[in-house]
Amino acid sequence: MTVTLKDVAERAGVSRSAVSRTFTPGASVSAKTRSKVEQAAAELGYAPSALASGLSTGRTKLIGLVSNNFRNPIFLEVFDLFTRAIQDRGLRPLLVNLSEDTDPEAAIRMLRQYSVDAVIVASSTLSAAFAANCKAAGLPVVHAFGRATRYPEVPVVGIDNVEAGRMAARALLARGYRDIGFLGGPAGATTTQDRLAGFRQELARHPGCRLRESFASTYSHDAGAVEMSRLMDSGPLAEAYFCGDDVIAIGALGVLRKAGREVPGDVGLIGFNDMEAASWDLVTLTTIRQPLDEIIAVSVGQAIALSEQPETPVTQTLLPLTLIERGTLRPEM
Amino acid sequence: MTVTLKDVAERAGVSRSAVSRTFTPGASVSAKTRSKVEQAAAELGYAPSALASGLSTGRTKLIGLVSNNFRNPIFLEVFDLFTRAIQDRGLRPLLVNLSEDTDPEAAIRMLRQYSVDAVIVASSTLSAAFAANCKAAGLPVVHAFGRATRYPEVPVVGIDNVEAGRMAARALLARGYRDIGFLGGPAGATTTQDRLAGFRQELARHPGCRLRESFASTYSHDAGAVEMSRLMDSGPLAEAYFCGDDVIAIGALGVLRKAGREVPGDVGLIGFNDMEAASWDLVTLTTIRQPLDEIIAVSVGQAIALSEQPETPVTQTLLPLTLIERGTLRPEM
DNA sequence: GGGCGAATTGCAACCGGTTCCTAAACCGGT
DNA sequence: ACCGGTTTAGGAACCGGTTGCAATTCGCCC
Repeated sequence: MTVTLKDVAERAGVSRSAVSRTFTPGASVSAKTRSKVEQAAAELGYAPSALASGLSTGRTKLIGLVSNNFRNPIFLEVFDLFTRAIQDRGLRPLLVNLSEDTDPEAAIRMLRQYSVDAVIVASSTLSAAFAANCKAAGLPVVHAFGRATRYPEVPVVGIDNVEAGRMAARALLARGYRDIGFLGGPAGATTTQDRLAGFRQELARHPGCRLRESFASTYSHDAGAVEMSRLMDSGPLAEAYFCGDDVIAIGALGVLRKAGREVPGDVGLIGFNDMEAASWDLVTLTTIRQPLDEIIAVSVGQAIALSEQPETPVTQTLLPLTLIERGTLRPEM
Repeated sequence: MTVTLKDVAERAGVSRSAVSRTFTPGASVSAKTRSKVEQAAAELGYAPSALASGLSTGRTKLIGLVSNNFRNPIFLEVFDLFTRAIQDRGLRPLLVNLSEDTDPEAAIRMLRQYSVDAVIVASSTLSAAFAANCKAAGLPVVHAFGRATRYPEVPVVGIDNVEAGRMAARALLARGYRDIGFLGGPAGATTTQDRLAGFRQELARHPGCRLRESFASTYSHDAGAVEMSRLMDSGPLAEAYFCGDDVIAIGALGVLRKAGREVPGDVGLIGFNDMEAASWDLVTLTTIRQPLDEIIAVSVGQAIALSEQPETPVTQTLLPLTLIERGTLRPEM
């Protein structure tokens, strides 16, 4: 059923190598053979086997796309952009869902078995060790949405979360908030820690400020709602909260509105990510946008570079954030 | 760098075939050789190449997962469930983003090149021709969220959209609505047409009813918002609307609330899909749930069956819908 | 027409497994 | 120790390409 090199070669009356060469860009074939081969190939509906070619060349044009974040709405956009970017470069994404109950080591073994050209880890909550293990296993890897470190093992493309914390603090201060809450994501997440560090830093420069800290158990709507409920039950609220991400913020917002609190009248809220729902009329969340498209473009570019040139030096790319002003913070004073 | 069969064979002091057999379930190897091989393999960190094995066996354990729906929030859940289901069965998803500007034929060629074991098309808006073309190209295929037809070419797993229309109509009628609107998805989509057909059918059984029909240009928040704005600008609204899906409904809901209309006080709204955001406190959308997990489990099961037994007869599986009552319809009378 | 270097071509080995087939090792029984 | 019937092991061909190398062909000039 499948048409092979040999079939085309016989039909075109040339050798198998000749056929292979006409399909290998930059190989030496005469115009005459090329056209004979191309015609035969077209007649037979020949498409070279990526498996066989991967086997002999060592490059499969497969990119392992690993994430553990299949429930956060922001990842819809992330997957869309990643798959497009990868496809546009002539590669294909082999998707790995690294949810709680799957073994990271097994995933790495699998990626090696399929000899993917490179791995892109797309997650801010996956430990840096995973990417490092990929590298140790000989897989070129880049960590998108990863954490910048002083001595990085693998290339990281993302944002400066400490700066994100500062930016949020500045936004709140500029709008006259002084009794301020940090409603972060999971306390153990590096994103949470970094943003909190930046947030504290900036508030510390304003003596009269009060900072209260609390954490949602996961980056999810319900965790945000639960934590905001808890805060409401345990005394007066702060004037405004910097939330771990948009989906946490939306959870908090829902609880506040349901309890009859006005946002931004009674309480201010600022999120993080600028996911699509943040701009819904029902939501209109003020937030900090991370440049997804750039992060992804750079990640894919680096993954490719690394797969072609394994000795490419490890770099970190931190891209700029933007404050997106909508309706959950009072206007600047 | 990569450890091969040969390396393991030499180290274990056996033939390459012996090694291959210890890694092939159900092959005949003595306990003694097996343990020698396993030890050697462990010492060397050997993992058999999926490429090579795919090349000789013809099965790659790759499943092509094709969709054109990377922006609808419901697909986050869909991708999560699909990737898990596929991985749990020992296969891996090769993701194909079939967005507007990508060539379907190229995608099929690509899937053949990688000799995927089967293709799952996950989309209600992708033409049935795509799946049919896969089949014609010799790829086992199942169409998840596809449309049931009288003489199906490929297996379809999904829901009965005509029944969905009826169900929505019954829900509205039962709550006393008589002046009723259909705010569908794109007019050309089969889902829209089928649901409208069922909707009409059921309303036709209630003589005193008025039905108005309109369509959002895409299954998206903004299209829903735009269409609802248009309706508001062009005269009095119906008492309640059946929306093309949840995201359209949420767009419409946002516009209504912004305009000061009460939902469900002034206007009722019912969506479709039961995506996660439908249950957010800010939204609490009454909707019709399609059983994603079952659709996906069945789809994956069929894809596997088909890949192992290509002559499996073509079946259609339509799974039951559930009305999820939240807060955008007045109570049943 | 002969000679020369460059462009093409085909052969054959190889990528890393799988599997058919035959030969060897093994088993219990006598 | 020998026999007959199973297992098990190894050799070799094959899956469908790629590529180094040597041989051939080509174009061009004298």
